Amino acid sequence: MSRKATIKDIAKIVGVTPATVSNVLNGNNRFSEDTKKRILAAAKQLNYTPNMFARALVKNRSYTIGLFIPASPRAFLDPYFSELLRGLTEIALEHGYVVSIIYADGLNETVRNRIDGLVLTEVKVKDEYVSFFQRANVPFVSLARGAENELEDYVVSDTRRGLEEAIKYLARLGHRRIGYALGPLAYEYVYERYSIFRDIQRKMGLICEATDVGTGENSRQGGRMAARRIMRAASEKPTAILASTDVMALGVIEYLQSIGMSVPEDVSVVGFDDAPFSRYVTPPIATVRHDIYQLGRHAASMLISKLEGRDYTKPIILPVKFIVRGSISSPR
Amino acid sequence: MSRKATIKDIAKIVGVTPATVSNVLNGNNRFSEDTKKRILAAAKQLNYTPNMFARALVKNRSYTIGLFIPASPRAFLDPYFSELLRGLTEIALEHGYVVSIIYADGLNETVRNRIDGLVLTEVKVKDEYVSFFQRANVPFVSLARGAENELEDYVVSDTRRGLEEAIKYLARLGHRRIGYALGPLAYEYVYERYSIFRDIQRKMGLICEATDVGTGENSRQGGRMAARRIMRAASEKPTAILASTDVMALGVIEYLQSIGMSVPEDVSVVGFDDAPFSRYVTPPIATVRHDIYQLGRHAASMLISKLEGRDYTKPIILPVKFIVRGSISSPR
DNA sequence: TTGTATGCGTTATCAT
DNA sequence: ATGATAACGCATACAA
Repeated sequence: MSRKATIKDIAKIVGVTPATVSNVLNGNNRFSEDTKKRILAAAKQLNYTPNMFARALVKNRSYTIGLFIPASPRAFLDPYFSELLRGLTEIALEHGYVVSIIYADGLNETVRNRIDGLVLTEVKVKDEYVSFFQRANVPFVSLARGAENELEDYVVSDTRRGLEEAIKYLARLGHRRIGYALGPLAYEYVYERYSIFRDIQRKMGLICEATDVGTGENSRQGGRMAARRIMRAASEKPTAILASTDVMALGVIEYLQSIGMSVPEDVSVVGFDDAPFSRYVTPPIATVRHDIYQLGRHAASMLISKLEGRDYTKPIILPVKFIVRGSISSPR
Repeated sequence: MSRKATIKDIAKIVGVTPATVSNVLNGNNRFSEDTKKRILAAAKQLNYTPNMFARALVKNRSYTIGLFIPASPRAFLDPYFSELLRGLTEIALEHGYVVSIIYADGLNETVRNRIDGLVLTEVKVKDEYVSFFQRANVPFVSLARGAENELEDYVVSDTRRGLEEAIKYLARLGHRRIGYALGPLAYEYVYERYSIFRDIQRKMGLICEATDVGTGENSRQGGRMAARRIMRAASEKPTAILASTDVMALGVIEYLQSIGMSVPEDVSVVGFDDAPFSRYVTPPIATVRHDIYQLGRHAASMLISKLEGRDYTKPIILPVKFIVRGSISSPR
C-alpha cells in the first residue's frame, strides 16, 4: 500500500498550492467553481483523508471526547455504562469525534492533552474530580447536577417526576407508610433520589419515620441489608419499600421472601432505573424507567456544542416513566 | 492558565537546543550527566508534558487503540463488554495508550487514521470485518480464533477444557443423553462451543441425537425457544441440557419450569460464561467461568507489543473453570 | 481568485 | 557531547 495522499499531492495534480487545497476542502467559498471542482475531484480520486494529527497540532484540538470513569471497578460493571457509551459514541461519530475511555487512574497530563472535553459520570455529591476539572479548565458535561459544585452543563433524568408518579401510585393504592432502601449517599444520584423522596413524602402528608429508612451498598446484598434494617426497626412496618436502584430492590425482595413475607401482598417494592433484569424476576419489579442511551446522546451533543462554541440549551432534563409491575399492590 | 510548556521552553532555560532536550527526554544516554540533570529539572519545574499531536505527526502513531464494536446495539448491552473494556483500558494506560470505541458504522478512513490498531470482538465465523482489516493492513488482535480467517494473533478462553470438565461432571453424575440449546451459529464463539461439545460427546461415547439440539437467539427468550424445541422433539428426552450462554440457560430453566418440570431433578442445566446473575437465580446455574477482564488485559498487551514491534507469545489461551451449582444433579 | 510564508511541537539526520 | 536543520501535514494571515 502506497503512502497516504496529502493536500500536497492534490495540489500537484490540480496545479495549485496546498493552501488553496486546504481552503477549498475546508469549505472556503471564495474560489472559482472550476478549481473547486477539480480539487474535489482530485481529492476523491486520491482517496484523500485529512491527517488528524497535523490538524490537531495546528488547531490544538484532538476531536476526541473522553468518558471519564472514576477508579472503581464497579463503574464498568453497570449496564448503565454500556448504554451510555452507545449514546455517546453515536453522536460523537456524527460530528467527527471519537470517544475515549478515561480511567480515573490515568488522568495525568499526558492523557488530558489528548482529549478536548469530558463526560462525567458517577458523580459524587461533593466531587473532587469535578472541582479539579473546573479549576483546570477542562470543558466537561456532567451526568448529574453536581450538588456542591453548582454546575450548569449537565443532562439528567427527571427524577422528581418519576418519583412523584411512583409515590402517588402507591398512595392511590392505599399505602401511607413507605420505607426506603438507601444506597451510598456520597453518590449524587443516590442523594438526589432520596432527598426528593423525602420531600414528596412530606408534601403528600405521608408517614415519615426515620426507622423506615435502611442503608446498604448499591447491590443485591446491600438491598438485603437495607430491608433487614427496615423490617427489624419498628414494630409498625411500612407497607411498601422504595429502593435507590433496581439492584437494591431485588435484594429487598429477596430478603422479604427469605423471612416468609410475600411481595407484593405483604410489602410492595419499587425500584429505580428499569434495569434489564427487572421485568424478569419474580415478581417483576415496578420501577422508574429512564433512558440512559438518550442521556448519552444529549451529553455528547452538549459537550460538542460547547467545544465548538455553539449555543446549546442547558441543562437538559429527560423524561422518565413509572413502570407498573407485579411487585406492587394494595396493602393488606 | 498560561501556555503549556514545550521543549523549546526547557531548551531556553537550560541553555541548550530543543534537539538536546528531546533526546534527553527520550532516554538517549549520550549526554553529560550535568545537562541531563538540568533538563530533567527544568522539565519538572515547567510541568512539561509532551504534545501528543506533534509526536503523532512526526512518528505517524496515535498511541490509541480501538475497541471495535460491530454495529449491533446488543454488543453494547453485554456485561461482557464492560469487563473487557476495563481490562483493555488498564493495560493501555500502563503503556501510555488510550482506548477509543470504534463503532462499526463509523469505520471510515477518518476514524481509522486515528488509531494504531484494533481489538476485535463479537467475531463471526466468516467475518467480513476481519477480512477487511486484513486486506487494509490494520494491525489487530482478535478475541476469537477467526475460524475462516486463519488468525494467529488472538486471545481466547480455553473452551474445550471447560466443556470437558462440564460434560465429564455430568457423565459422572450418570447423564448419558445431553441436549444443547444453541445460539446463532454465525458467531464464532457459539459455533466453537457447539462443535467442541459435539466432539466431546462423540469421543466420550454419549448419546448423539440431532433432535436433542434446539436453536434460538442468544437471549432468555431464545433459550426458552430452544428448550421447547428440544423437549418437544423426541419421545426420549435428554436428562441434561447445555446452553451456549448463561442467558440462554436461564431461558431453558424458565421453559422447563413453565411446563412443570423441575431443575435439576427432572433435567440438569449447564450454561457458559458465569454471568453475574447466574449465581442468584433459582436454581443457581452451573456454568463454565472465563475471565473477560483478563481477556481484555491480554488482548491489549498483545496488540501493543505488536504495534511496537516487540515479540509476544501467540495465541494466548486463558484457563477456565467449571462451576458446580444447583442446576445440576444426577438424573432421576 | 490564488499564492507565499510561517508556525504548530516534536523527532531524526547529519554536522560539528 | 551537542547543535543546526529539515521534515511531518495542515491551517491561516497576508500579499499579490
